Order: sequence, then structure tokens, then C-alpha cells
Amino acid sequence: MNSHTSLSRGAGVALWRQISEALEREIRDGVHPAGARLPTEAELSERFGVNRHTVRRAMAELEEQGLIDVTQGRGTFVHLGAIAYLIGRRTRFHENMRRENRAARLELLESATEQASGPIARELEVTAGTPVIRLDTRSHADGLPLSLASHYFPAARFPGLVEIFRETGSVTASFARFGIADYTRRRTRVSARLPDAREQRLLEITRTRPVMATEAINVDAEGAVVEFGLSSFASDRIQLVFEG
Amino acid sequence: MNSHTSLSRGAGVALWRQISEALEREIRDGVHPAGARLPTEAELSERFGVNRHTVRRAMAELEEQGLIDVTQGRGTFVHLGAIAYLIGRRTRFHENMRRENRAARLELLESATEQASGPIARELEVTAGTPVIRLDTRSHADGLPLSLASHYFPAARFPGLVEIFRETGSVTASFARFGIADYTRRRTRVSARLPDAREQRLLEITRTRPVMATEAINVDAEGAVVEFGLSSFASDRIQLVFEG
DNA sequence: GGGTATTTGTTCGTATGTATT
DNA sequence: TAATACATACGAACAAATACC
Repeated sequence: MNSHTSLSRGAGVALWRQISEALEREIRDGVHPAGARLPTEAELSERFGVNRHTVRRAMAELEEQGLIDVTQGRGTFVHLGAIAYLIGRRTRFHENMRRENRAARLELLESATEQASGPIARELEVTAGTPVIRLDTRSHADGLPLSLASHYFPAARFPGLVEIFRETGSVTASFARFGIADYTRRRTRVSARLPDAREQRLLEITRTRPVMATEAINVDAEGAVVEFGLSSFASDRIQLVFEG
Repeated sequence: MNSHTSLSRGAGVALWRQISEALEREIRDGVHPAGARLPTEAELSERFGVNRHTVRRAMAELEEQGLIDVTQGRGTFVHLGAIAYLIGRRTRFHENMRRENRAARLELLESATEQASGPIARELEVTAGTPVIRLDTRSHADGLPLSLASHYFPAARFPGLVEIFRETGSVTASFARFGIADYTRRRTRVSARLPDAREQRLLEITRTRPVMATEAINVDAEGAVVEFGLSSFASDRIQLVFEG
């Protein structure tokens, strides 16, 4: 009666890798369903007959792959596959969430009026130093953070925007107050990277789960730039869909 | 004369984190220029007055962030910042690379004719089991791998596609042989994740650098689906730009 | 609310294997 | 071949966060 799961020592493949592959198989096979708690490090090191460090190396790999979530003092859990969709181009955040039947919220983290720096000015098509309004927001769907964003607007065109946004909680609704019935996405740049400390905290993700970083330009019916936005999306919770 | 760099012990911040932050600062400040070799783990553990394991933990963090490249037996080097751009929507790979003045190559890794599985069939708008041609490709810009892709085509419409692609090395040029002068992108889905083993190898990236995974549908002038493509892009080398 | 047990996180030490130069 | 440098693995101890009573 050996409770150990046999690993091949001295073969070409590291023990920690054999362990992570065994656990990955078990997770994919449903031995540990989504949300389930995994055995503790101590129990696993007992089961596999290795040092706790070796188990920890394997767990780090699984966390990196997004298969498990680890919390100090709590334990290790099979990652809850959270799916979500979003749309590009001409759609709005609240509209999107409504289509997905999700409770939407756009939280205002911070706001300021600043002088446009070089890159911001170029995207907004104003001269550097022109006053711009910056709104830092965090979006939620069903209570889970989806994205962080910094929205930049030409201050001259949108006096009192911050208060209006505080009322409406929506960029689209705020634009409407200024007579902008429609606006469209001129361009979106997408890249991917690992999150910085702020993103990890505010998006509630671990440091090994990538974010999609976007730069977006919105223009009014006349083609004038009304908003430049820098966003980062929790890639585990969202997929960007561009239709054209 | 203490050659140690002072760390604060017993403060709230782990030693390995202080070390990775110190090295990150040095790299960003140009103390270690891109491509430069970093001191060995032994030298760093001496400098910071910690165990080599603690240095290794810090190095793992920097590698995860993409700041350094580590190779067994060789040493540790500051990551060479490779930049590249790409475009979305109605443009073509070779056209893109020409605009960026980069040497483009689309390498055929594998090809096969298969029966369409459920998801593939749905996207290609054919019934499941219909024969489809699959082309697995790898794209390069200036010799560096940019992306991997699996392209699916309805086999009935494109007899002999594989040989034609082998000749032309281009999807667009192959389509032209079948009388398709133009085709457009109907939809693109974008997500981000960490690369699997195959992607790590073929894209020549480490396991901590994210890839952008895309699903794309191309249609001809009549709106019929001519191609469904699954790609993964090395996010360190490319940025996706969607214009609309 | 508070103390205790549990569980993961950090750090040290040591030994040996493997890839590169 | 020898030296160097990173990779893996074991053991021990304490810290920090959480859960439980």
C-alpha cells in the first residue's frame, strides 16, 4: 500500500515538471473540478514523496498557466474559468454588458485636469500643453474587475465633464450632454504584457496572468477626436472582438 | 568599504523583491544596457549579501517581466528590446511587412486535408465533416518569428491549394489563382495568454512572455467565408492595430 | 473579538546535475 | 578536458495571511 504517486527520478524530466503535469491531467480530467480546493503543499509533498520546495515549483508552474489560484493562508484552488466577451469598433461598454446579461459598473478612480503631454497631445490632435481632462476608471462585470482605463478628453470642449461623469457613470451618456449623439472608434491598438503592481491589485489578478493593453481613439461625426483612451483588460475574463 | 548593496531586512518587503527592483532600476537607468551580460548569480548574492536562492527568485521575476534572458551555462543578459508593428482589418501580411520595411517570410510548417470539426465547421459555415484544408504557418520578420497560425479553407473551393501556397508563399497570392481578387476580414477575436510548449519553441520566447491569440474570419466579395485562421503572436515583437 | 491552528511565503544551507565556454 | 554558470532537489526554520473556534 504505497500512497505515493510514482515519479521517475533521474530520467530526463524534472520532478517538479512531472508533478505539475500529473496535477494538470487531474484538473483537466475533472478529478479536481473548477473551484475545488487542492491538497496542501505538505500533503502533496507526502503523496509524491518529494520536498515541499519541489511541490511549490510545480504549483508555480500551474499558477503561471492560469490553472490554479494560490492564496497565502487559504490554500490552492482550481481556477474558476471566467468567460466574458467584449466588442470593438462602434459599441459601448454598458451596451456590451447588457448584451452579455452582466451587471455593469464603471467606477471613477481618479480625475484631473492636466496639460497634455507629447504623446497624449498627438493622439488628441491638440498642441502639447493644451488642458486635457483625465478620467481613470475601472470597469466591473458581475462584480469582477474587467479593465482599467485612463480616458483623455480635450478640456475646452467638455467643461464640467468630471461632475457629469460622476452623475451618469458613463462616457456615452456624458457625451450626450455635450450634444454628441454618436461617436466612433477610429483606431485601436492592442498589445499584451504582464500586469504591473497596480494592475495586479486593481484587476485582482496574479502577476503571471497577462493583460491586453489597448490604445483607442474615438472621433465624433465630423471626425474630430473626442477621446483618447488607454486601457488594460484582464485577459482571463475578456476576449476582444473586432467586427468590420 | 562594503561592496554590499544595502537591503532592508525585516521590513515589509521580501529581499528577492528588493533585489529585482534594484536590478530593474539599474536596467532602466542604463547601468546594464540592452544585450549586456549581468553579473553571475554568485556575484549578485555576494553583492547583496544574500543566499544564491534569493537572487534566483529575483532573477525569475525579472525574466517573467521580460527584462532579462537567462540561459543555462551562458549567463543572464538584458533583454534586447525588439519592436514591431502590425495592422488589422483589410491588410495582408506581406503588405504589412513591406510598409514596415521588414524582410517577410511565411513558412509552411505542415498541411493536411481533414474533416471539419464542430467549431471549425461553424466558423467556415460548412457542415461538420466537410473536407477542409489546414495550413500551419510561421511568419518571420527580419528573421525573427512573429506568429504561428493554422489557416482553414473549404477544400472543395480550393483544390490544389497546398501546392499553390508552396509556390507563392502567400495566402493572398494563392487566393488570386482561384479568382479571388479581394477578400476582407469579417471578424477578429483577440485574447492573451501564456504560450504553450510548442509556441515557446517555434516563436523563440520564454514561457513567461504572453502571446496574443486571434481568431479571424475572412470572406470574399460575396460574403462567403474563404478562410478561418487561428494565430498566436509574440506580444513582445508585435502590436495589433485595428482601424475602422 | 481574540487566540490558535493551518497554509502558503521567504530565506538560509547544502549537494549534485547539466549546459556552455 | 576543465572551469564556469545555471538547474534541480533536499532539509530546516520562521514569517505572514487566513480560517476556525
